[in-house]
Amino acid sequence: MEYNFRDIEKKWQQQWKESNAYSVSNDVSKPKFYVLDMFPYPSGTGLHVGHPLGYIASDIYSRYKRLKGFNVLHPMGYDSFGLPAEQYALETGQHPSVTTEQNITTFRTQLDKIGFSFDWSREVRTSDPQFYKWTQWIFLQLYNSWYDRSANKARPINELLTIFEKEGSLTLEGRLSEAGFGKEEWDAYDEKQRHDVLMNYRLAYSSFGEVNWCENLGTVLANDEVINGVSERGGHPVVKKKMRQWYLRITEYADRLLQGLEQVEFTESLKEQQRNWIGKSQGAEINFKVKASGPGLAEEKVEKGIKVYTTRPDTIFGVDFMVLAPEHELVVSLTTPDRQDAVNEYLGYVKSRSDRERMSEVKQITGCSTGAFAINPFDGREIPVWIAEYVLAGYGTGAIMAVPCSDQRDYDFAVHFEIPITNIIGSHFNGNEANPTKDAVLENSGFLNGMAMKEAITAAIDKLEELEIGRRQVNYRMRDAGFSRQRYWGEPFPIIWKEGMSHPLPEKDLPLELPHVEKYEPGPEGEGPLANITEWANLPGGGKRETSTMPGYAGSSWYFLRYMDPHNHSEFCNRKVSDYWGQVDLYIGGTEHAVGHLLYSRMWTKVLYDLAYIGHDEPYKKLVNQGMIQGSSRFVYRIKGTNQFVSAGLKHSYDTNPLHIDVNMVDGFELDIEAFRRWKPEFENARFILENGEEHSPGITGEKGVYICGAEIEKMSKSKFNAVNPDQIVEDYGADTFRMYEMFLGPIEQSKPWDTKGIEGVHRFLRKLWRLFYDDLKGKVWNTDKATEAELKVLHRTIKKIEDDTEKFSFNTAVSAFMVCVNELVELKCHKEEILMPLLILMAPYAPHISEELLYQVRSVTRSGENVVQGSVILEAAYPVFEEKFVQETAKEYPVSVNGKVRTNITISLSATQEEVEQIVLDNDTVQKWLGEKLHKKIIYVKGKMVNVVL
RNA sequence: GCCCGGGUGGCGGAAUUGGUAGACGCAGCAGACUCAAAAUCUGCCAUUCGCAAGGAUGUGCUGGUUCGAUUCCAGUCCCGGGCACCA
Repeated sequence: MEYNFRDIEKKWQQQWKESNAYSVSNDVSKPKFYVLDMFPYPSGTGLHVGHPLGYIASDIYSRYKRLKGFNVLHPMGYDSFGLPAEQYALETGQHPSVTTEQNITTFRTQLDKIGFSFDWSREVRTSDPQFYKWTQWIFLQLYNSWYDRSANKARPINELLTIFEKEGSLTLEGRLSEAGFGKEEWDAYDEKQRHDVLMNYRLAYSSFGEVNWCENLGTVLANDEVINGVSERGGHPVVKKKMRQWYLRITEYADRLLQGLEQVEFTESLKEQQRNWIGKSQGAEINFKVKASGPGLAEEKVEKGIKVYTTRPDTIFGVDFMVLAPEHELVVSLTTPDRQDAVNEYLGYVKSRSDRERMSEVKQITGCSTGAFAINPFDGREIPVWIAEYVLAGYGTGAIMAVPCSDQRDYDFAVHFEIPITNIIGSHFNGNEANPTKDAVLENSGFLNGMAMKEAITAAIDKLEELEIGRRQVNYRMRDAGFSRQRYWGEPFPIIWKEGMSHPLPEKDLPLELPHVEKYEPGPEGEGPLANITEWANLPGGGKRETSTMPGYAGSSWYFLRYMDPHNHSEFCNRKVSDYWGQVDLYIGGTEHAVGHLLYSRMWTKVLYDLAYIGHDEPYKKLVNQGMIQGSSRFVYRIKGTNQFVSAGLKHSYDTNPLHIDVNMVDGFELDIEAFRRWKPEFENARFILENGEEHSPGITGEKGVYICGAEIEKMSKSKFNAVNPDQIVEDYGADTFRMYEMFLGPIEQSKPWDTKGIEGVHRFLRKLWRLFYDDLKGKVWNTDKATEAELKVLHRTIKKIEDDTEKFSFNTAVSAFMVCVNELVELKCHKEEILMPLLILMAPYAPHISEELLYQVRSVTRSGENVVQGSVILEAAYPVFEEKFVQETAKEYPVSVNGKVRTNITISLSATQEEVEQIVLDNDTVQKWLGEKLHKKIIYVKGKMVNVVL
């Protein structure tokens, strides 16, 4: 009986499906474990072998945890709203819901062949009204909440309303509008004014703001969807545009998002990326008065002064000029009459420049003097005020104090415009470049003279606060997240606009379903396609629906909660259920979501926690980023302007263009010339210069040379023709081989190239395992003989290794350990159930089909009633508990040369603690004793007390 | 420029975290079985000198600590990723 993986895998996949083997109950009596994959966007192109890598790892871990006795939640679903489906609809007129449905079907077919243990009864789709009903509901919770800075948590907006009605905003800590208002003023406000004030506090709020507008895509993009001034998708130019938008007040959570990173197990680099994105900096806000006697300056402008943000208040005596962002509100009023024309010209120039130019021409120094002077609050020095585009309106206060001796940009600016530079750091400043050191001792710095800069920072802030001209201030680089898209294929907002005021839909009207449309063109004035459906958008009572839709990250910000309670019609997720499942214990996915999805979902979790809908405030306990599986691309070299191709070794003698070709036409590096000619009509008559210099033309045969292709490791993708389809691999080698090989390739977190040839090794291993049970000639060969000590040792070493490796996610070394184990059992000619049964159970998470089949075969003779793959067999119960005596190491002896003498270096394994060992006097008797007893356990070597025995 | 990772055979990668570097697999070479092929099995496989026994060198590079360093420390070079007029 041969290892017929096709039949075996088909049989068990069907069996698992029919028996609902992997459906999970919310059985609170068992310990839980939640293993989650980042759910996929169902694209039309289908899977390549890189996609399932993370799913295989999570599946192995889920199955392993099940065998360990946990109730494991391991769901899967689809992030099915998104741009590509809509783009496709624009081109073909196919409704996104139709293409999405088709893509999901293809996707599912491909996934099912790999033998995953997902509980499909819990499947979610973000585009399903029964799902986005709750996305809309959570949006309303955000809309109806504000962030209480004194309690440091979100609270219902009604409580804020009560505060306003009772005492206005004057007592509110960290209130948003500077001035604040009293109870009387609030009472005097009309409905619209109250609406606008409350809007300033809502966690989901609407506001006019500069947004990243992409003309080609006809939509607004989030900051992380814009890379170097062009759109992440398609690379189209992006400009700034003022529009009414929805935002999430994620900035209120900046500090908690930062602190939460300490509690979760993410990789250091991922935490670093999030910290970077949040961009917390500590410094001071300082108010500079404007010189009163400036020509044409009105009195009130002088009073207001210019507020700057700096992280280096210690350098305040080195301020030689001030710079305002061109968009700064004071620019117009500060400019003196004689500078008016120059400033206007400069503002015009800045406006003409796109974001892209501003970013790519960073080194170019531009600016313009306003003619006004500010006054250094400490020494009264008059400082010229400039405007320049290197200062950004959106960060800090939009104005800086420039210290050329310690900041390179300020230095460059000062040199360019010939502004004299004050040196406050003595010899640390060489006059040719700025020195941002914090180690200097201050000079020319008034009351800070002689102080080390590090101490001066605090001293300066204390003084500023004492004199009430500034205060300690923390700043974040992160901005509130744009939450509207002018698009069709997304969640509609449950909001109605009436007389400039927003009104939420009552909960009973949810879901607000996405209306069916025939056309997907953008609506008027940059509005979304929904604005075109006037009968939907305009309501009888005179109101108008919000016509933008929510962004892609809306549904993915909370989907992991819905898996817990997917069929609940009255709540997004029952509190008891979410208390049971709690955090995702293991989350597996790519790094590309480091600052998008992972940050937004953390924020939503914190909001839901604040409002007491769930009991934990970090969604993921541990995150593993799987690496990419790269493709090995192949190239042919076309001689420019011809239809002739030259072999890789000779390409340097010609002027050539490399051309990606399909890896399936290449055996190793050798091109299948006929396949290439059939590939595309234009190559039908292609001619070749082979590696040995021979020419090859259509119709001529008999040459011995071969065409050698060039090769390169790149990202795997259809367009590079280096994608390998998992369906083909599963067809040729089986799902178990595929699963194990993907793991065998290398560490899960690393990127590594795919090599189809290597899969043979893993496949051979599984066949070898099969032959431990079935001999080609003799048939059944397993038996119930008693195992020998040597065989037990092999088994137990493997058990220990596999458990350690699986817990550490070191799946590649685990697969190696299985191979070693089987090789050794073959050598020992061991066909004993006592050894093989535990091995199969141990292997079930990695290769579930073959394990289930062989266990079934053996069990039908010897056992019944257990099901390993479903997890009713607990690992400890299924195999003898790992016993140390079978894996003990003996003392290691090896010769070593010390100072010319040959000695024997002996490392002894001791079963003593570090402290105990250090008490032991290492004399010959002790050593003799140890060697005699062959102590074991962990190898402990005490520095300076090594045992050297002279031979 | 700043911040993270990482440099080990022809290739993917191991090494119990300071103890015989190169497990396991691929590729390669030689052989067995076979009329032949497939499948399977055996041996070799870091570099170098040597017929061999054996020797020398070897974990990017240069030093240091140590009886002993792929592992720890300092410096340096290269590769990958992230951020970037953020005051």
